[in-house]
Amino acid sequence: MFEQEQEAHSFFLLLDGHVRVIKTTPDGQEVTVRYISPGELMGIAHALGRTTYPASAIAAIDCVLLAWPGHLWPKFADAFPNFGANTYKTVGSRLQDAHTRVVEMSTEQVDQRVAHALLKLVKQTGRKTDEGIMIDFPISRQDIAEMTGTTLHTVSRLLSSWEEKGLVKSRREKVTVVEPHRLLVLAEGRTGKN
Amino acid sequence: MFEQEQEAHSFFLLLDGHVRVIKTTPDGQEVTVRYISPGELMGIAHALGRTTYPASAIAAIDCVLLAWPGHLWPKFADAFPNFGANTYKTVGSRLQDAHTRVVEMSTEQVDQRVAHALLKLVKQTGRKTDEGIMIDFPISRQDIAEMTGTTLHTVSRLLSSWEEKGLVKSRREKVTVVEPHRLLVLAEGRTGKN
DNA sequence: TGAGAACTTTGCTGCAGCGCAAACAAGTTG
DNA sequence: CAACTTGTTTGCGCTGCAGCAAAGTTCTCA
Repeated sequence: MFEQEQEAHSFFLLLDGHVRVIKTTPDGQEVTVRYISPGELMGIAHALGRTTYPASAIAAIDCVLLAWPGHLWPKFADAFPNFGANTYKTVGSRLQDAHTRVVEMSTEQVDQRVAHALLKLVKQTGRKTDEGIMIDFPISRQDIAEMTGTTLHTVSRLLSSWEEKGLVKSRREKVTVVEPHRLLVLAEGRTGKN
Repeated sequence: MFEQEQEAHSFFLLLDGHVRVIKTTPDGQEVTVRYISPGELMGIAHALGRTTYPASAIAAIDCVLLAWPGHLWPKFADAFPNFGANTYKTVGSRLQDAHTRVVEMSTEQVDQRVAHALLKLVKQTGRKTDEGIMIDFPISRQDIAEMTGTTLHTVSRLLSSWEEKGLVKSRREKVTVVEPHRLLVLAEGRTGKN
């Protein structure tokens, strides 16, 4: 969709689908920064006073989106005061999210981080099914690993063990949370011991 | 100075000194989000569309600052267009910083993170001395640990070993970087092995 | 329908770094 | 200057989780 460091030629509004935003380190490792859901703006480098994209965006599933050339940004912000105001609120809440991520990465164990990540995805994109709440796009163990700073192996092990306990159900590139509440307990848990 | 979750009564401009911004987890662990240097705005919850502070601020050393009641925020932004624009640029760059932190926490080892943290502090607040560049306010091992998501013990061990190698010099609550370049190599290093 | 690609599971091994504990500075205060 | 308080160092044991390796599954495409 667009690439890190590339000239920020356009900004987008996602109408349908899901987009993964990733950052790549010099040595090739990828870190998922966030997932974009329908209705969200993306590629808003201009709002941050940048001329290049700070990250890459990849469609997690087929998407429909509107695109405008970057140079329209100031005009938009001018012509529609609410547009500007809302954008800044968006940026603000992304800053919050990022700080939350930093705190999680600093203080939580891998299992808690993965649990939090799943809950976040479920909240953001969950679709109710008769088995529980399903994450509404294909997501691999690798993807989850890149969100939580771990390896696909560890994620696989965690999901297996949670499936045994009836917390989640997963097939290839699909995850369904069966018992959000118990998963939340696990995510918050570990007060000292456990 | 102000506390997390507290009503955002004021916003501030730091004139002199250094401020540590921290987030506290429900179970009492503290994570340092960033350090504020003279000339920077702080407590700008209002710019993010919030009414409470998202974090706590503590003077790392005696400070001089200007404070305005929060309700003046919209007036300021209105009356001085540059003020508003600049603020949003600030927020944007903080978002960048936060994402960088996330990437570092996800992909780097503890020693690299500590090295990066020291370099960042040196760049932001360093003062040249005849021994190297000194971080210009009292900073304990514990503080560094809270910036990097590790323990004071590990930080202590790292600093000791770096001191042996002549990379840094440290006394109680003081750190001087003697060889920034070699430290940078260490921070970036570890391409595969080493 | 069969070969290959992509994703997942699982066992085993090793070690970075945390937790604990105890001794040791270096300031600070009466 | 003696008694504290606060920060630092260092040793040791343990463990969470990464790395490696090798099957096993599911999907896709010719």
